Amino acid sequence: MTQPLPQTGKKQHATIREVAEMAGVSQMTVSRVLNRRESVKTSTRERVDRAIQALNYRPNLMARSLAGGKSLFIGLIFDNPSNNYLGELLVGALNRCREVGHHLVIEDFSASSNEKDIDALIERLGSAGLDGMIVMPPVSEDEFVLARLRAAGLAPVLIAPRETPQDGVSVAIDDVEAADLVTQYLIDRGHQRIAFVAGPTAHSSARRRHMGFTHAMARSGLEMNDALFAQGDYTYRSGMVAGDKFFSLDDPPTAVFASNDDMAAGVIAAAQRCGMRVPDDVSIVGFDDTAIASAMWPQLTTVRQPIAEMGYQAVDLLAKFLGTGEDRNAEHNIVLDVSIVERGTVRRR
Amino acid sequence: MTQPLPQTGKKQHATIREVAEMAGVSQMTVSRVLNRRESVKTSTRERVDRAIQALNYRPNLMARSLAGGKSLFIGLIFDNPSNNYLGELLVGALNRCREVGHHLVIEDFSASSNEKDIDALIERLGSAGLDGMIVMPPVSEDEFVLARLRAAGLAPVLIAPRETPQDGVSVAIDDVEAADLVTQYLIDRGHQRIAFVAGPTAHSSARRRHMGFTHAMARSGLEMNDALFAQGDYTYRSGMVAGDKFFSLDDPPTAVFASNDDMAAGVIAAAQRCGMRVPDDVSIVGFDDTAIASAMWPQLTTVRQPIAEMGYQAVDLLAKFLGTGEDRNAEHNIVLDVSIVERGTVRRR
DNA sequence: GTGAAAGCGCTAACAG
DNA sequence: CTGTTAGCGCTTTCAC
Repeated sequence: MTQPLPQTGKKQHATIREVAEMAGVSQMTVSRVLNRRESVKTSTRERVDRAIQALNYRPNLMARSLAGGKSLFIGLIFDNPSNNYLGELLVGALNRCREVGHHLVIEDFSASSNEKDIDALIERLGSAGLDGMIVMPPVSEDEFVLARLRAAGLAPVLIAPRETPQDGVSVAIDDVEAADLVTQYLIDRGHQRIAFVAGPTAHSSARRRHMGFTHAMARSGLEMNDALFAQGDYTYRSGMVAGDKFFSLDDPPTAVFASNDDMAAGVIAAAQRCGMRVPDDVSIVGFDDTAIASAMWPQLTTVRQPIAEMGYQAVDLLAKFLGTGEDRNAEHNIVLDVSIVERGTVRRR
Repeated sequence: MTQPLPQTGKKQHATIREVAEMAGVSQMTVSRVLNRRESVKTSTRERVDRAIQALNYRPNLMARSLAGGKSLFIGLIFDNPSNNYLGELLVGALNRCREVGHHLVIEDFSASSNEKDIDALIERLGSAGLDGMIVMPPVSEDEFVLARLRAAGLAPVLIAPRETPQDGVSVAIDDVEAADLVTQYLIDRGHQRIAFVAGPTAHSSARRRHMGFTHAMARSGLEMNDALFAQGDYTYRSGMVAGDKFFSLDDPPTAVFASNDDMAAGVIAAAQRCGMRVPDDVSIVGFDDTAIASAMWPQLTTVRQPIAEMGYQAVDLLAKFLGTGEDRNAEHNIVLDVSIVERGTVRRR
């Protein structure tokens, strides 16, 4: 280290007491100012604020939580540590946690394959003293695990669940609308022969994306037929197979909407192998904006979910329902807007 | 929610006092047992342990940190929230934090493009009261930012830095050895004509990987020539170009080592376009095990860094140097072992 | 409007 | 080896 490190690690943070002294008030008044309580005279508040500035005071979250007795420990259950979404969701969740002094405890579900493992893990979660949990896909789609979680009295907030839970709490996007949006995006750019690569019908997200595509196409009176449809399974490989089918047609599509990025990448590989240029000969869009979307060439135009925002909202939602009980009537299922990431695989005709 | 939620959110956790009462000892004794202090009679310890079990007691981390006064706030600086590594590193870092009661504060550097932004951000970091920070690549390679950080008195632990800092603290892998390892892996499988796709020479990791390749090849007395070398820039596209070069040779290589996964994916795309089968006609290995490695088809055999472990170690290292000062002599630069992830792109000849 | 007192759950520093 | 006494920095509950 170039600079000698401070011996204690803890910088000499100003405490609420020093602020109080400097402002000539009691700790309580400072506390009230910090917590935006109404009952503080404006002149007093200003004096306190000035002291806070001068001392560069930042409240100690741990002391606050301890005293307040209302900071939450939230478990975040994920399946795969190298999940693309994990980092972003964590960023959002952690940000909200910091704002309100909650704590995130991450829990890896990926090793739990059989029923016994799952029970053991839930047992562990239960006794870990967590106040609630955030459940990421694909665990959030696993009814078996969810039922176990609920039975254990743990309050799960589901991220992008299979179906909007009637009696649960979730944060998700509207797949139908999002798929409709990209399809319309293609239509707006002059495409008429648009092929669709569906995801596995077992995933409700796949079904919803298909529905969105159908809506948009029907709205514009565009043709949909079996030749321009391929059943994929969300893998690169199935995208390649779909591409091979489309591009060997006498009258190939001018655009392909693959309902996830991996399949879109597969379609592109197939196109290139068939000697078609992307986006000159054929335009392609994906869905999800996973890492592959910007790793490939040309980079994929796709739909992006606001993952960090979802993490933020999930923590917030959980806090509301686990809080004092005042916000019990808050919306249970939050739906966030998606956006289209325009890169290099779509061309105006 | 199916189950009525507890009104308070905070489960009625047992406190150290209840444990003490139940075991018929003082709080201090319980505390000593918890902290694995030697000076507790075995019989007493057992009594305490039993009470802990019975009450399902878990120490309150916040109270512990507050009282101990030695919990650290650690900033984690990253550049891109959808970085593949971020999630995993966060998992490891968070785990260690939980074990010792530290706190992670994540900081997004990605918006800071110009010098002014960077200064503003560092100012913010400094006044946020962080005790130290973990810096992820590519920020950890940015000497300008690092210098600023050090000047601000913030203690940075670098993840995979450009060069092992002489007067700094870092966690990294040995790129030379890792590259040597995969190359040898290829040689062991009977490959003799092995091509190499280099990364941008501005990255020291790229230079080190090249060095490792050279070592291994030389050790086995294998030929390296310009025809079997391509200068890439870590992008998919440059991998494709390299592949086109190799596969148009009269005597194409039987294996290609691309020094990152994106380039390896590009090489594979080129191979497929040239009508070569992977891995039957040509074997390909990458480096990093990013998302694309398992998204493509066939899935890429590649080198994987122990990212979560790196996060864990980074927190640990920081804590050591920011701690009581006892561990100041600990190793400053930790080097972790890599592993080869065997998937579908290498074939025994 | 504001303040004083009493902890939140735990550990440091000293006794014994 | 174990217990006692003080807090950590903040918020709560009551007074004024």
